[in-house]
Amino acid sequence: MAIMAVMKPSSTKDTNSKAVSTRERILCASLQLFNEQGERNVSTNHIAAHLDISPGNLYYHFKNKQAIIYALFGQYQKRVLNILQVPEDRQLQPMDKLNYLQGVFKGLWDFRFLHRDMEHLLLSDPQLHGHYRAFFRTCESRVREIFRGLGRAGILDVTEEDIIDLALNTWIIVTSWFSFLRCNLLSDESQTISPELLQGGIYQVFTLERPYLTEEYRDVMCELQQRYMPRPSWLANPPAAE
Amino acid sequence: MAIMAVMKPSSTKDTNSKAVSTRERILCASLQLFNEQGERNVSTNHIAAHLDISPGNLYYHFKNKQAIIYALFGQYQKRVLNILQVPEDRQLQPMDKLNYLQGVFKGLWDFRFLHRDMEHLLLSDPQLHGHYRAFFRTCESRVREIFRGLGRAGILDVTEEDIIDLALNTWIIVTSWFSFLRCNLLSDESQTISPELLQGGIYQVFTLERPYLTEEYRDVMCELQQRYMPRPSWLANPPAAE
DNA sequence: ATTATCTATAGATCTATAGATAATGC
DNA sequence: ATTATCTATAGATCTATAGATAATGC
Repeated sequence: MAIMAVMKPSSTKDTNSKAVSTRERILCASLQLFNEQGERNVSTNHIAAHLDISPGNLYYHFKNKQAIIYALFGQYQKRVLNILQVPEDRQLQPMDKLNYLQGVFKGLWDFRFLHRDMEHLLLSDPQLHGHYRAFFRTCESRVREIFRGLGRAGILDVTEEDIIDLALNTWIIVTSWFSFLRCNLLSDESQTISPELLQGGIYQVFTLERPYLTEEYRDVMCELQQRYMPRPSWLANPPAAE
Repeated sequence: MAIMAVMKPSSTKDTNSKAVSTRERILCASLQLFNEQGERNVSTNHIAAHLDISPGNLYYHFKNKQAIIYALFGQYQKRVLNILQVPEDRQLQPMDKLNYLQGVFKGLWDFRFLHRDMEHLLLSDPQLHGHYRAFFRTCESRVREIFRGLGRAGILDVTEEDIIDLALNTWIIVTSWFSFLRCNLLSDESQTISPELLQGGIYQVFTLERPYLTEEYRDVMCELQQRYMPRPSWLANPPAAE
């Protein structure tokens, strides 16, 4: 501990002068504004104004808005890949599945602007698009690895083909859940999406693998799943007539 | 036939003067440009320029861009609801499932700009948002009805709970498939999404219900599904290293 | 000397409207 | 008379840069 205290101050050059560098503040404010209002509705002017700095200053730290987004995506990616790891020293347990999902959904929440405008972001920044594709492939293979682990642990009874399909379906449901909520479930204008509502996504992902649960674990897993069944108010409403 | 020929000219007042009214041309051009470039990248100026009319003229026919989108959504909705109907005079057959999917995916393709920017469109137009939510509920109940029909026909072995979950998962995969393709699968900048690539979505949707197929129909349905397995080039690529 | 920040501004759009003019339908 | 169309333009942004000024680190 003492050693760290001595070493830390000199390890970086920015951390001394101010608690938080302007660059960091820009990233942080951008993330917040993007999440709240959507990337499309937030200009570099807005970000600068929100921070009480000049637009020129912002452009000193970032070449343009894309550069900010690129940096934020890096944070997001790092966080997700950190979560999606299969422990090497033990078998997977039912709770692991839950932890993966909770971690990932938390990440999705904290960077929720990303998937909202993902297509536009990627199509207008080839470099980001390339990174994202690689990120997807890595995630896909990690998720497959997790499903294989659940198979080895005797929780799921799946073939390799099932695993491939399950992994892809999981990816799509997870990354689309937010968009789904915002488009279809906000029952009136005022209602906003809470992290809790988001957890309904966990329930939904569980439904994908339910048919593959082994006899032995079916009850445990279903019980786990039920905890996340929000069936929020929206499901009570009868479908609207055409 | 003779009767129709006599009646048609007087049935509407626009169809006489010109083959296509300016209003129609605006809708058509907007759809095309939105699909090709994304709604976000197409301004009312672009639309007017593309049609060789003045911006003023466009605003004479539509209050603003939202009004154009609103009209286009109406077309899309009508088309989808037209497809999602369970025949009352007979049991569902395996091919029905395929027809539903093909019809819906064709609709998604023809209006592909919609789901690309859906969140923004809905959040900036409360009236459209309300319509869309109602549309979702109707679709959801129709899709459940289809699954029930497949159950009655002995093709699926499902509980009511399974049906609810299957319907929602189907909705999400179907409506997100495009976004998924554009974000993750376009392997280089030049490659563009073809209607064929889209059909891979049909395969993916089939995977959702595979575990619920009855012994009797499993082989037939799996054979059907295989026709749509594109496993396009992208799956051949090994996952990128981190 | 280098790094950080500000002011001011050019240039490019976009949306939406006002007001004039042409075309059409009785 | 009514409907359709055009020209021209106001007003609001936004992005990105140039150039001046302040702060910091040796």
